[in-house]
Amino acid sequence: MTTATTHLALVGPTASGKSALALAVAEHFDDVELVSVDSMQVYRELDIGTAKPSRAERAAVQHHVIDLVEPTEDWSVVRHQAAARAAIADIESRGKRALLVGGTGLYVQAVIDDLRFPGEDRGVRAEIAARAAQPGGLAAAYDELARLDPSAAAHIDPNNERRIVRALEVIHITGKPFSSFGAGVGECGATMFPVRLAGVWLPRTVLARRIAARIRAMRDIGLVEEVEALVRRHGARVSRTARQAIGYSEIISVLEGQISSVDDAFERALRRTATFARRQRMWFRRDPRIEWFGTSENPAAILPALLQSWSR
RNA sequence: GGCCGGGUAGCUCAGUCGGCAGAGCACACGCCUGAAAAGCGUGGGGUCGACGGAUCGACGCCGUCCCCGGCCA
Repeated sequence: MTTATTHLALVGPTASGKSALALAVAEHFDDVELVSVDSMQVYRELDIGTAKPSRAERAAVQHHVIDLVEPTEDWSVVRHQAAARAAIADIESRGKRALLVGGTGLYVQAVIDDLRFPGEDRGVRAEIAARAAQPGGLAAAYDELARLDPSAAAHIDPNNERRIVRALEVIHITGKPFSSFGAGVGECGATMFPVRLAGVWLPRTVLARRIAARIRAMRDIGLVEEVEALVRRHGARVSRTARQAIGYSEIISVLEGQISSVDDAFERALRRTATFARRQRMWFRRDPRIEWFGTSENPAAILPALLQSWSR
C-alpha cells in the first residue's frame, strides 16, 4: 500500500442497506472490489443470518474476506485486520480500489488505523480470569490494574471483567503497561493509507422497520433449517465466536432447550439486533472522518451522491 | 354461585416485623485495542386495581367493590 490509490469504506448499522449500495457502487465503477469488514460473514455455512451476499452478487463483483473459515474456528479482530489488509494490498497491486463494507466498528478501525494488538496468551488469560471470578476477585484484579497501569484503569470500568482481565493479560505477557500500546480507538487521526469513509444514515424508525423486515425474511427463507444443519454437522464444536452470531445464538438455544419456542428466539434476535444497531451508531458517530449520507426513504436514494463523491 | 391464588415500572416479577417503592428485561444516553453480532456504565420512568377505615405513619392491616387465573358446584 505504497501508491496513492485512495480506497473507500462504507459503514453504518446493520440493515441500513450498505451491502446493496456497495454492490451498486462496484458495478458502476469498473475498478472497485469489495472487502467485507464483518465479523460473521467470514464463516462458511453462516449465510442467511449474516445476510451474506448471494452467489450471483459475488459472481458479479469480486468480494473479499467472506467464507474464510469453518464455523468451528475462532475469529478475532487481529485475524480480520490481517486478512483485510492482505486483500487490500492484492486489490491495489492489480491497480484497483478497495471498497471496505462493514458494520463491525472495531474491525474497520483495526484495518484502516494503526492499531497494534499486543498479542495474547490464552493460558495466562484463563488464569487471570479464574482469579477474577473468585468472590472479591474482580475488585482485587481492578486494584492490581490500578497499581500496574493507572492510566488503563482510568479508562476501564471496575465492573468490566473482560477488559480488566485482558489488560492484566497484556501486562503480564509483555511486561509493559496496557495503555502503552496506543492512544485507543477514540483517536481517529490519520489513516494507514488513503481512504474515504462514508456512512449510511437512516432515521431510527425507518431502520427499526428494516430490521424487523429483515429478521422476518431470514426466518422465511430458512434460517432455522440452516442452524439445524450447522448444529447437526458440528454440534458443540461450533466456535465461541461463531455461535454468538445474532439469530444463530438464539436458535441454538432452542435446539438445546434453553429457549422454549422458535417464536421466542426470533423475538430475542430482533431485540438484540436493535441494540446492536444502537451500539454501531454510537461507535461510528464519534468518528469525524466519516462523511454521512442520509435519507428518510430507501437507502438506494443516496447512491447518486455516493457515486458523485467517489468518482475520480 | 362457593373456595383458593393473584392485581406493584412498557413486560416478567421481588418487596422480611407497618417506617423514604425495588430487580431483570425493554427504552434513552454513553464507553470501547485479541470474544466487538462481545463486554460494560449512567439515566428516565409508579394513582402499588378502586373506594372507605383503624394507625403518628399503609404496597403491606380491616371492610366493600372491580378485574384476572384455577378448583368445586
